[in-house]
Amino acid sequence: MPRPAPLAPRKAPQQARSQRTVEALLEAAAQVLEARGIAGFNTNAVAERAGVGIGSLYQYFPSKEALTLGLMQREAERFHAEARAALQHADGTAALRALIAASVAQQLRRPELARLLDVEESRPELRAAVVKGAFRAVVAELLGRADLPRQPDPERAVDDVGAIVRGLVDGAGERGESDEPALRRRVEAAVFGYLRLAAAGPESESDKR
Amino acid sequence: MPRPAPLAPRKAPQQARSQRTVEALLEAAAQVLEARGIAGFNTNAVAERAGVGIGSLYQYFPSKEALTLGLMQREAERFHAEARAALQHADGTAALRALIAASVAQQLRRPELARLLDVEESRPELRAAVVKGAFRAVVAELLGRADLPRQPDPERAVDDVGAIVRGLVDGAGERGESDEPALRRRVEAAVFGYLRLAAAGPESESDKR
Amino acid sequence: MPRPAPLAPRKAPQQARSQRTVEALLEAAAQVLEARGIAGFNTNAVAERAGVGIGSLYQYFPSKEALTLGLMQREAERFHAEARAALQHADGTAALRALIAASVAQQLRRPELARLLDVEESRPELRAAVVKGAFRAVVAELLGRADLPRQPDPERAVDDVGAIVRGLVDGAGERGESDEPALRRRVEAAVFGYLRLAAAGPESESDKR
Amino acid sequence: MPRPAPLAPRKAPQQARSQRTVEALLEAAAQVLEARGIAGFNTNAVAERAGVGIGSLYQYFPSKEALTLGLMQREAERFHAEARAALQHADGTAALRALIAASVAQQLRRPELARLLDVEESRPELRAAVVKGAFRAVVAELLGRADLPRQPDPERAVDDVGAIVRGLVDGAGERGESDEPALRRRVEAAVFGYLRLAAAGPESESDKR
DNA sequence: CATGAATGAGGTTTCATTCAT
DNA sequence: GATGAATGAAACCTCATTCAT
Repeated sequence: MPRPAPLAPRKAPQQARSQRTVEALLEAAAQVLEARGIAGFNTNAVAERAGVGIGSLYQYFPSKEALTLGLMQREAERFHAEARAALQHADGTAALRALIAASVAQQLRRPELARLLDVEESRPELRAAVVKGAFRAVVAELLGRADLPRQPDPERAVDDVGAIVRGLVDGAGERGESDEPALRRRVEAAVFGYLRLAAAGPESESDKR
Repeated sequence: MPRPAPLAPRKAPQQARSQRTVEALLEAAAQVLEARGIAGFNTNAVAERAGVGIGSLYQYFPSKEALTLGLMQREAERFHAEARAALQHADGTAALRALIAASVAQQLRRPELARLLDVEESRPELRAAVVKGAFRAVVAELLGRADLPRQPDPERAVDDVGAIVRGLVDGAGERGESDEPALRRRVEAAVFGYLRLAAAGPESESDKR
Repeated sequence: MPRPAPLAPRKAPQQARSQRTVEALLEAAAQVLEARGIAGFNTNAVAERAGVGIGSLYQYFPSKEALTLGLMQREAERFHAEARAALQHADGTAALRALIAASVAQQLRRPELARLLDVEESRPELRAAVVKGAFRAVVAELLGRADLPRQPDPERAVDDVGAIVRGLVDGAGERGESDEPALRRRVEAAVFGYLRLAAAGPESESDKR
Repeated sequence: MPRPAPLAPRKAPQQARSQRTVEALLEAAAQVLEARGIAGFNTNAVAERAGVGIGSLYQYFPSKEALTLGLMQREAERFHAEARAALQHADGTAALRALIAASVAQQLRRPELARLLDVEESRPELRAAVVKGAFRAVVAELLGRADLPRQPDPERAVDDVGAIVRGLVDGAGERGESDEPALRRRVEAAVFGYLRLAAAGPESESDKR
């Protein structure tokens, strides 16, 4: 029953040196996570790989959780720009495909890291703190576009699209896939297929019979 | 770098008394996992909740990992019968829907447990040991049925269908959904939508434009 | 079947404070071994007697084995200087007597400790890691001196001399002997007696008859 | 600070079946000790290898120590007959050579076992209980024979001869030697050499110069 | 008598976190 | 600010021994 660890970054690094330290810590965290897995992910190892003392880590991140969260945010931000760029496409289909492309690309860039962060993200303590906003907001906006099938329950649809994308790309990462176009096509099939059938409503499948 | 923990059950319970102990341990493991999450899942807590000494746990499970694996197998077996039953349906669509129904039901029976086991299952040590066979084999058989869209890459399709189902139902579990029919319909939409579009090939989406 | 425990020291103590900690741990290890024997030699007791937290022990010694090894090396080093000094004597007899004197003195300084370390040293895991070099090299050099009986199988002779010395002084330690000159004389009798007869060859004893 | 474990055999096995069980347990103990070393020597493993329940082990041996002791006695008895036979030789030299031959043979029969038992024998709890009598008594008798050099301190000499023999043969066992005649000759050299020089007194070495 | 399930004290080891330097 | 030595709660696991069946 550990008490909730402090999650907010301890201080905003303002000097250039601090910036670099924080950057080094986050990259070290990513590498340790990739190299040694969730079980091997510990603050001492991160500090060592970052080349700073363990004390310094705790200067910038008040707890291990905060460090994990920081890493998630770093990865999310890298994805953010591309995701928002997807919204530039006027037509929804193209925008959604752009978003999927970005997701897939992000995942295949550092597949283990992305997968492990997804796992971590499912922990209740972190789920609360993580700003899922980015991806969710973009998808929500997209699903309203006129050229995409109107969803009966848009909230659920947003979550479902996220879940489908995450499920597929994580699975691909687990198996070590690296063919980006192929994976993208399959994710598109799942997402567009879902949207089409979910829009048609519960009768659709039985209609077919 | 921990050495691989022993995973095979240490000894088969022979007397009735030990059968009950093993049963109690597995159920306790499930409850501890649900109540305290992965981080709070420890052998002492499991033994205590099972009402047996810690030594008894290690009589039957040579390591914590082995206990986790045992729990996975218990859950998998419960699912197994229903999954195979789905194959009875002559037509593929009905069979696949039955399989989806079973998956959803299984997940919603103990949503947290199912979700956490999925997470654990993604750990490399366990992935190797888990018999994914059941579900995969059933799906593989199903996808060959004549009334379902022929898949260009059946291997991938099997994995993808698994990933889609798991992604959606885990996501639903995370959010605390409990409306089984609704979830079932959405999973069907995703799976059938995927199969249809994936079968059509990469051109389909652009065709639509 | 335990996997080989890590034996190399985990980190070299850099600050003065940690030097003292390592020193304290080794001396505590020696005392615990003497006071409670091999069965009572455990890391908690060592840390407690050293007056440091158990964590500190593991900062410097990655395993219990490594601690034992560290202790062996400390004792070996204390002996090393005297052993090498013995080589200064030009004539082999005098040098060998000096070496024997050093061995006996070392053993009688802390007889229980020396004896228990000899026992530990016979464990296969440690045998591999221990640098027997010191003593063996010195004896090997000595046995080549012109005034000592030429040995037919010098390799064996080196091992045998070591075994004789160790056997006698350990036995004396076990029985609580403390008369150093007496013990020294007996060890000399055994070693020189062995060298003389072994040199003469297998016929010698029957010759006498 | 464990309390002294009961060491006396719990009951004298009188029926044939019990005899066989005890025999099986002792042989199993020997094998486990050889195969897994002192650290791996535990009562459960012994019972399993003997093919009896752990409960049965405790029927015949009230503690682990008692089992170890039993094993020592079994080995000692096997040696006993040969040792006493050595006394038949009228002349001391021949008798002592016979005794040495018996020691070497015993050690080379099961070298690991003999070595490990020597180590165990050095534990204070067991030292007290072990009947060293056999070997000591025989040597004491021998050293009184007229054709062997008269020892100034016969008590010490007896212990020393034992220590020399044990040291040499254990060392040989450790290194995996198996050439029995060669080993026997070297042990003879050490023992006879010791007796001759020890008899001459402390001046002997300096006399030589 | 034999069994083997059950026990739990006690051992080893890790790692998030603090704080004196 | 930065460092890294120190901490200790808490986890994993073993094995000698007991006792109901």
